[in-house]
Amino acid sequence: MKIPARAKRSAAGKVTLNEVAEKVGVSAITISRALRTPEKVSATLRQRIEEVVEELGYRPNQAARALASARSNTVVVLVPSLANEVFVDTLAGIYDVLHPQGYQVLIGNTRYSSEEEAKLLRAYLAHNPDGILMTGFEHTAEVEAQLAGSGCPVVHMMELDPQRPCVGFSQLDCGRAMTEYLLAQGYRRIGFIAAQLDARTLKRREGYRQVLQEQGCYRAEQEISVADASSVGLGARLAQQLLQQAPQLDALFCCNDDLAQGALFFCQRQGIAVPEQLAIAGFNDLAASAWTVPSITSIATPRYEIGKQSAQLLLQLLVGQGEAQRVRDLGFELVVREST
Amino acid sequence: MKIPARAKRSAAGKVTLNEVAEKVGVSAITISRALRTPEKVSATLRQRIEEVVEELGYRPNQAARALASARSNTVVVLVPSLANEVFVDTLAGIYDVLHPQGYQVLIGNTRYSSEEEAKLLRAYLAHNPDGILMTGFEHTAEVEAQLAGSGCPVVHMMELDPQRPCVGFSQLDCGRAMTEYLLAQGYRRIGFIAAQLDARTLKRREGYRQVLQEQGCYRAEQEISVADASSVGLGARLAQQLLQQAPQLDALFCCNDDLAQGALFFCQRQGIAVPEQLAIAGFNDLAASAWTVPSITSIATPRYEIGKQSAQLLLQLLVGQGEAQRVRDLGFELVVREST
DNA sequence: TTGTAAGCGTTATCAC
DNA sequence: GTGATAACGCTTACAA
Repeated sequence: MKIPARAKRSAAGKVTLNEVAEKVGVSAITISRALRTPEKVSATLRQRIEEVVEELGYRPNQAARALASARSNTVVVLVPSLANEVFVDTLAGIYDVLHPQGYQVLIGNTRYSSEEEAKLLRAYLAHNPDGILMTGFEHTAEVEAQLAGSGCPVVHMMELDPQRPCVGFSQLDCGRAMTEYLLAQGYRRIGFIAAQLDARTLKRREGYRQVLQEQGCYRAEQEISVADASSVGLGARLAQQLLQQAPQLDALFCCNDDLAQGALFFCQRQGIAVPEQLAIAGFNDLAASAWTVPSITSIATPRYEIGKQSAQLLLQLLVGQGEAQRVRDLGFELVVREST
Repeated sequence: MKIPARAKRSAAGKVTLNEVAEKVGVSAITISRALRTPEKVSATLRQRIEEVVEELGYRPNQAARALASARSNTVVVLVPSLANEVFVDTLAGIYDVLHPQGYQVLIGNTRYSSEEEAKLLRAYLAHNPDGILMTGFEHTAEVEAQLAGSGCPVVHMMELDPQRPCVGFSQLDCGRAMTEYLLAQGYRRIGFIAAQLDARTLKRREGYRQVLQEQGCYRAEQEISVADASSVGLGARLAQQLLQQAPQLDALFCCNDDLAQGALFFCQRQGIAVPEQLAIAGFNDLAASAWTVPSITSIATPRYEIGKQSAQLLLQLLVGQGEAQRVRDLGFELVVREST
């Protein structure tokens, strides 16, 4: 006589589909259906099942589900930092789209490191994600190979490339736009400070350089770039350093708002009037920039929307909607405030 | 004649253990062993296996692994916000401990909502996490029940409770300490502004009230609490509002540094001298507070260390180290700066 | 509408 | 040190 081994409860007291099925008096697959496609189960049975599920406190086992269906309902998102408002906002947009659709979001924080990125991707790929959201386009060959071999759609965020699915804006144009605006305001000796030096920062710097070179105002000593993490404190230090090596500056374009805030605080401390003696402009329009005194001119970037649309684009690629617009330029907005 | 179905490759071109086994000419379990417990496999075989694994690009399937072993190597972390430096730092500490140990970290952002917390926990529990890290102790009955029923260890972060595993500090004492410090500086009409109103904020407020009441200086109109999300802008607005209803204030204790920064910016704009006319103190010692002009007195909280030690404590509970110190008070530090 | 059978890729258990 | 076998809990494909 064979005893049905399945009737026993597993270790952690977890309730299984079979236990629910047994109690209801139907087969496991029917319970499975009632949970995933309720419309395919008769109303009475469905109600009975719901009761028992509730009563037993049944929770589907994701691992089993993923293994059986070869779908994990998981999307991997790799961002370079969580300490940066920009990516936190982007993540919020991603969540707001993917969670309602039943997707888990696996966040990977690469800390601006290619190695870390490769390591994280390797680890996360073991979870067979349904899709991947990457920040930018600059990745190691290994990462590119992993992405290609993953067999799942990838959407790149923050930048634009006609060849690949992406949602972002032109970082180069941002750098150009702010520099052109400063020139239009009459500033001529426009300095630049940059940190992090990720691909996007470099593109903004390129925009700055292009415009100044076109106007014949570019001077290498009016610019400082360091690889350190961007921060308010660093902004203060870089402003000090740059003003020492180029005291004649009349404006300062900072590659990120936290640098701009730091530069502003440095000026306050030194008694340098902003914008009268030195105009200050930032980038990203972080929340605090609207409240400093003076408030800081910046470029507002649509990061929440980038998160949202990246996720939406990914969903479309997932269901194979070939018509989906695969490259989405969300633009940016120059926000003029008191500091310029 | 039976054809071994296993020899075929699965959909996404994923390499399986069996394929590696076939190529090496051993059984699957041996490959599995070579990967997880190399010392239990002969050196020569192990080397051969490593080669083939590399050659085929084999990656273990986490879902199968979790299903077979009933261990997911996953830890769930629930934090109320990612927009708050505090929790980002905490997460960094958690990662730094858990990643090297091979654990995945599933981040849940509850957005300060009990409902959201319950929903996230429900979803994440389906992944059979090995452990859970929660923020604070105030959870709905449903969440408590889920935690209890999860069968896995739970560590609470940020606060202290002798009854449960936790790593944090006394929020009440923080509120007391700052208020006592302000009194010691000679301030008597000490206002308080609070946002968010989560359990920890309320405890700090309680500390503020206790001390002022003990000194007979407590005045209800010197305090404003709103449930809105904490932000620099809100700090400016609340400072304005409070100064209107209590113009005689000589000091202002803000329940969070972003509020304090906002209050400071408001004063700058209004020409209120800080600290001469109004002293300002914050909480959490966010990075920017050291750089504003004047710099802001605050309380530095050991959030990175809390993340680290919470993760470490969880690991100890996981291996059943009964001797682990289950309640860890990491304290806090008053950081005196120019604003007081 | 419901059920049967087979298998997803791995690991636990117990032999050899 | 290595292997055969049976799970793990669920879903797919096909039947009834």
